[in-house]
Amino acid sequence: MMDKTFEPAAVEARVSRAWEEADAFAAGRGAQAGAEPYCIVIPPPNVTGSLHMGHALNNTLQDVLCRFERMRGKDVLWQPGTDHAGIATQMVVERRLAAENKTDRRTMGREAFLAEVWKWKDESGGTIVNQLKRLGASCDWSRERFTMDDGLSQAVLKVFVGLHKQGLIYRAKRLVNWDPKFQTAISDLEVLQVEKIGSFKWQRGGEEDFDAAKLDKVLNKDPNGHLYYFNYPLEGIAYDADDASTFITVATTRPETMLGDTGVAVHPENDKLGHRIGKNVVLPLVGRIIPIFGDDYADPEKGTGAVKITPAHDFNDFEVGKRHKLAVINILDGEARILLADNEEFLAGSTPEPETLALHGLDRFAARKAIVAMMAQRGFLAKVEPHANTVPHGDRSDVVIEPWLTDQWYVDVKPLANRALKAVQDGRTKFTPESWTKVYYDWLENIEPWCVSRQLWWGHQIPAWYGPDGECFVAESEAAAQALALGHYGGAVELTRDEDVLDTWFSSALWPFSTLGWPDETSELKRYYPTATLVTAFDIIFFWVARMMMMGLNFMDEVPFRDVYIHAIVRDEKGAKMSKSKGNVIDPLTLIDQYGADALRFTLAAMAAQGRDIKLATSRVEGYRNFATKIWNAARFAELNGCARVEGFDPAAVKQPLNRWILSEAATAAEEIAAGIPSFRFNEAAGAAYRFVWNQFCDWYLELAKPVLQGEGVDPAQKAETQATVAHVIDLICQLLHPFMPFLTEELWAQKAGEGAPRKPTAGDDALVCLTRWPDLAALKDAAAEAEIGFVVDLISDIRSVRSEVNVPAGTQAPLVLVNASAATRATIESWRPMIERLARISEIAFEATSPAQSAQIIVRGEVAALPLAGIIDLEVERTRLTKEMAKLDQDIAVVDKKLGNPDFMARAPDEIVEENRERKAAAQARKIKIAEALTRLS
RNA sequence: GGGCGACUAGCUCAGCGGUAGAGCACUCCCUUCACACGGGAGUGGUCACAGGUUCGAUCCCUGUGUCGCCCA
Repeated sequence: MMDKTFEPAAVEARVSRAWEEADAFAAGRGAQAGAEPYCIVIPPPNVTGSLHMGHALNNTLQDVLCRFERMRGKDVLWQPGTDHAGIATQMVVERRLAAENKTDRRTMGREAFLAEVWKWKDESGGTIVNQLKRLGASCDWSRERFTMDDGLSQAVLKVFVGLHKQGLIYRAKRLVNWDPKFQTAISDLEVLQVEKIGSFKWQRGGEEDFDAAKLDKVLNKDPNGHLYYFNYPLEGIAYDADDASTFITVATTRPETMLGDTGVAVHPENDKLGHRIGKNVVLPLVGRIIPIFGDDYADPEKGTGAVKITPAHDFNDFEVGKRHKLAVINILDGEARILLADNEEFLAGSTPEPETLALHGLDRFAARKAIVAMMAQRGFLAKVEPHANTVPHGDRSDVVIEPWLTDQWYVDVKPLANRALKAVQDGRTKFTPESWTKVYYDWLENIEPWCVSRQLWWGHQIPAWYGPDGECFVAESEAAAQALALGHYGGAVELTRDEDVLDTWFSSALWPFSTLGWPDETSELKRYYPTATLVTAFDIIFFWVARMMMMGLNFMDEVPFRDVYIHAIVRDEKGAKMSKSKGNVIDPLTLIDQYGADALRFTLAAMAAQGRDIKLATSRVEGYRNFATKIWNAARFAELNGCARVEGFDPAAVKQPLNRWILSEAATAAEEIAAGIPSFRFNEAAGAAYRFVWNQFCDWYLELAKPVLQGEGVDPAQKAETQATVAHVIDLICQLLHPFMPFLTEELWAQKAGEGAPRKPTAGDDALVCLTRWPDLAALKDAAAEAEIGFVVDLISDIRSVRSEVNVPAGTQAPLVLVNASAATRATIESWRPMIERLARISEIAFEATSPAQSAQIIVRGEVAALPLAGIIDLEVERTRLTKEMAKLDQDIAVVDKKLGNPDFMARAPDEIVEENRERKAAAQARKIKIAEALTRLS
């Protein structure tokens, strides 16, 4: 006997084991001979990660695709793995070292630290993989890869050296986005612009004196969001704060950078300030003499029209400085502290005050406050005002990023981007929804060089070695670099390897071919590349999708995937992005524990409509948990009613309309599901499955079958056919629903394996439903059965409605009279008598020429039925009901008449629409006549 | 500032040129022998607003508003 409810926890564990033991998801399992390959590479989650809702959605959709294509007989490989997440992992391990009171990273040294990282990875790196398994992900786990694996590392070396040979990788000294917390460069993409606006306001000559403590208090909350106006005195003139001819005012959002100012720019056509061009100013606090020059970067409308230029600490200023050959003076160290002592660039040509030199070592934001105070004290501060400005933040560190001058490695992505662009324009790779194509284009069209070096230890160390004079040799190994050096120097020299590692995304960009074995020419690479579909969220189109396209085209000469399906972001039920700080995170594991993996998966699939975010309400998950239970109980009903498979059962040879009907509906559902999944309309596929199982199979088929299954004196042949059909349809449901609810369906498939005759082979491996072949049911469609069952369903529904409306007590058995029924209807009613009686609570059915007095009347598909219920029904209510319907019909007719009476409509509307309206009118009129009769009889 | 998207029942969402749908919630009825994680019946919507195109607009176009995201 089956349990009364479906218990996911126990079932999921058992089913997972069964899959594992059967090696069910090995590449190519279940494929038919000569099968088409179908490969998905998983978006590799961080090895530090744990499953969040985004992963749950992403992997559910991939799993639905993979399970479906596997059942369709394709040669499926779902390639799993994780990436090494340079910064995140290094952080986790450093934290762990601190927690265990071990020596810190720098003390223990690189080699020992990396050993610690690997140790951590072996112990805790598999969390998310196990969580994906709990979700039911049918990856080929035997092929799991990690971006730091030997093979993938080999691929990284080869690509780096290859790009270098192509002239697409180079080392350059430029401003980079520097993360002072992690002390590494990061790429543009890892920088988030955050808008800040302050509240402090002060003006020289105003009512209040400048209050440094007050500003400090504001800046302690947030150091950003103000614009500061500084007077820079002109060289050779005595500074007078009240005499504008003695200075030029510049505005800045980052006062501390003034220590590195090397010029002041004014727009050449600036009427007010143009005459200052060519003069010099004396930089306050520093004493450096710097020029005022003309450059149209200075917007006359913005700020004061004059802008201070700090080439070492601002991307725009860097470019301006290059144009005007300004000195580049770095005044910050790697942790964004003021760097003045022994700073030759800073000290050259300046006469700093002692108080200025004392700023050395101060954090940038402390220095900001100090400098504003010092400027105010010396009468150089003109104004402070709140100012909305966008401040760059590190996406992982969440600290303010500093543009900082360093040597870094860059990939010249422009030529690669052009190919990636073209591949989508040509349709070799297609985005779904299509609107993301534009986002992809925009980014690639405006792409900037990619900074790929990171000042970290955990990652792929850059394969570049330096000779004693700094000459750089890029090679796949030290030996190869030595060979190059030998050629260069004419003798052996000592080489030192570049300390830096590569951006994690560099290795992720190779994922679609590196995981398949590249650079070796493996059979998997040949078979599965290009992969079929990439499933991901929009936020990594730039980070990952575009880069995979570039690398794939460059090294494989072919796109990495044919389809890119971009799915939604999962938000909380109010539409806010889930985040730890907001505390609105819903943990998918919790939902799995509460409702089962199948319920969660079904929810996500059902809500995965294209082009919209998913606002997840747990009530939906609960609803689909109930759905799982419903299926479970339908199967239990089958068991209790002897519905077992029958030897030689042929669904196409089934006789009874009811059985033919449910098979026909199964065919429709199978068709809808099979149409929805490969076109990424997951919600439609899930909806079709849901409606079929619940609203058709459970609500109507099983209910209508009950008299046959449970009644007395039923024709044994009929009963046997129905039992066999029930068993057969439950098997079909297991198959149709399997991509969405793999655990439940696998469990049912197993439980039902022993009931009755063995299953008719499906051309797959039928021991597990996941390896069966997707059913082809097209031949079972039966319009006649649909018409007949449709009439019965409508009749019962209408009787129930009218009973309820005229307040017939639920327990009352009422007689039913068919008025003037056609022979066909009569026959149908006769053959459905027990079902109608049972489901509509009818005591007896009679056929009369006219409607009995004092009855409630319904019209079903043109046939009139009456419930003669004198004394039971409330005649007044019935009269109101009929009158209301009459009014509704009149209204409908009026609407249709208006159309039919419109010559334009008649002339221009398509024939079938005109016909439809005519029919609607005729039907309404026919119905009206019958209702009028009923009303007359009531009065 | 530029771009994208959303706005449909109380809530979460489908739909999309031909008289509006689901799930949840709500109301009423039913512990009928698969299932109360159930069954039955209902209530509920000028499809954000204003113009336009069309025989016909929730759907297409143009504005406006609100919200969200991306880029500068």
